Amino acid sequence: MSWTDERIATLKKMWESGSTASQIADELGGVSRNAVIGKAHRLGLKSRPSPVKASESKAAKKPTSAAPKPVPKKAAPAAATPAAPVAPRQPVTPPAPTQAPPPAPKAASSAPSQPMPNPSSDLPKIVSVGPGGFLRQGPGDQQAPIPPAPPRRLVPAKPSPEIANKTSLLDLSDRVCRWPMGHPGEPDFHFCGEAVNPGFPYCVEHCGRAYQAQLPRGARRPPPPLPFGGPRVR
DNA sequence: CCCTGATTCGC
DNA sequence: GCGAATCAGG
Repeated sequence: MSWTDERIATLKKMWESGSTASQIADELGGVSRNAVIGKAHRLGLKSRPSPVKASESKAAKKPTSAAPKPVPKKAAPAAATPAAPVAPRQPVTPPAPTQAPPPAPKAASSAPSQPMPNPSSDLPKIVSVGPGGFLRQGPGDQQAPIPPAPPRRLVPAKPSPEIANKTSLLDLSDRVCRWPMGHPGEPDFHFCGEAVNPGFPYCVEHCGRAYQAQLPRGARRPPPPLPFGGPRVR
């Protein structure tokens, strides 16, 4: 397999969306996890939370009867780049997913920032995150286990006033829709915040998305295009 | 053991 | 440029 533009695009997309190299490799097919990682690095994609990165802050070696183990293999041309103030890696405070304005946390709703009009109007491209933490695509994505009993009655949840602002993680409660809007990590990531459909974690509208009727085997709509609808949901 | 990503290095 | 082999942490 070769790295076509499309495959690279998918790689980038998935990599940036947090998919693991294995998932990406699986999605692309014909390539190994290593290939994906290798390619990702060659593409200059920044490294993501790796389990192998905790080695820091400890100058403690293994003196005990063990050689300092200078260089395992290739010797790096140290003198090559003299002035390279490589930052020793700061403790970097990760940017909060939800923008938290230090002053005046939740007030001044006078900000004319669009208070999310109709959630369903911007579905075409949006990729939301389901409860499991996996990404899901708006239209026509698979839904494995058919969950709970259908709602007895759909109550017309009316726009609650408490969502004049964006509903952040901290704003979640038993009464507001927990449906994620956007991607975690993105500056505008937030939750629906609509009044929930009683008995469900989501509003009526998102209940419709979360709990979809299981279509007959034959009548299932396969997602052929799939430029990458999200990580496998197997 | 499984998983993860990082790195190396022969091709 | 590619990716298997290897490394190393969780």
